[in-house]
Amino acid sequence: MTRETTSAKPPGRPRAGIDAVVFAATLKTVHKLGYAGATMDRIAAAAGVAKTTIYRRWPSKGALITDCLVDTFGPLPPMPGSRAEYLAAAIDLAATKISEPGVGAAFAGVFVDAVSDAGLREILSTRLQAPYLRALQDALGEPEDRILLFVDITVGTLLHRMGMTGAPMVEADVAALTEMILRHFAERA
Amino acid sequence: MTRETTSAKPPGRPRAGIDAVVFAATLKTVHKLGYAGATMDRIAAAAGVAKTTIYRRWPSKGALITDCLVDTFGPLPPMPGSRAEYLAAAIDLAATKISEPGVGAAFAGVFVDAVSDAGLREILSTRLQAPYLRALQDALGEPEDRILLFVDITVGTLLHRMGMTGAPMVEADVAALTEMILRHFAERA
DNA sequence: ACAATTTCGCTACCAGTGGTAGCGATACCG
DNA sequence: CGGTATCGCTACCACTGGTAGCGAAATTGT
Repeated sequence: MTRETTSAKPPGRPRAGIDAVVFAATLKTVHKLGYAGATMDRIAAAAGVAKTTIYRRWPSKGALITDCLVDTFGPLPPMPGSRAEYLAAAIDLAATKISEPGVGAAFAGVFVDAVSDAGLREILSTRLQAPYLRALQDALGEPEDRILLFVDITVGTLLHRMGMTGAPMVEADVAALTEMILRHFAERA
Repeated sequence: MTRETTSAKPPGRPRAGIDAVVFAATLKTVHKLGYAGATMDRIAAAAGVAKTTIYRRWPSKGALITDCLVDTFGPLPPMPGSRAEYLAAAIDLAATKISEPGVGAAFAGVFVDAVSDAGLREILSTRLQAPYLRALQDALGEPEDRILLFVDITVGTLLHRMGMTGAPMVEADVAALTEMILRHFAERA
């Protein structure tokens, strides 16, 4: 009954469960000091963990931030209802999460690091974007390019506001954005 | 006839006109190596100019990139015509310029540096965003928050696509984006 | 022609930053 | 208790943005 492929417990000291602590420390540090100010040393110190320990789990700062975002956003919850309700809920989810302390700055930071780093872009695309893309495609039954445009508009707008003003978008503007997007994506392509 | 305030020529070696060369070198380097890879040393080398000379004119890398973008975008040309035509032309201008080699990556890079740097955010906001904001406000007669939302949607979407894929948005998607924005901003608030 | 002044290019340098190597200590399994 | 893998720690490396100080060049006024 020893299932080696998945649950064979290897010998040696087991890894401590530090993911949650590190993720929380990451967001807190980014929130306080900004993306550039959130040094790996500082994140490690805030988590009460050695920097080398962090590098044993995540190969780079970008990978850590990406995993932190994946953990924060979580899976797209099942949202029954009309197409419009589904889209509105997705936009609202994005806006809410990006508004949480540190999330917007972390997202924007890793996003732009990715512009210059193909490896990181791969990580970001695979781990963070792809799951949502598939979920949206399954739920809406639209061609991929339309889903991509929807994501670009939603996330891009929210991040741009965050970057320019340093503060998340106010509710009224999110409502206006939602209305505009709904009018365009209400019916299928 | 000596107008001291503006044109009194000071003694000493005059400054060489290197702005154009440096701007071109900046965009070329960013295009080839990405924002993070575009070192000040490399930009200086590409321009055939000493790094210290660059730092005598621009106080920081962010300021250089910002001025480079200001130079690239230039003033918003007068665009007579209907409201819709004006908006469409503005979107098209943004999409065209951001598609130019290096411009999108430079924009995204300085944009995210600004998230963590209040001083740079001030420079970016004052030198790059404010002029366009005023021009759009004058031309459209809309309240500021609606103009800001328009800019967030337009620039944010284009930059997000650039960041995620590494390539500028294709024409068909720009057209879809334009149509969606026009439907929302066609009539005054 | 000559001093004054300012900029130029250059080398050297500094404080951080992401990331790595190697150490003894520690926690777990058999 | 022996084997193994992880932990925290210190030290270290390559590189980056940015600065200081130097002699050389270019311009002005006398």
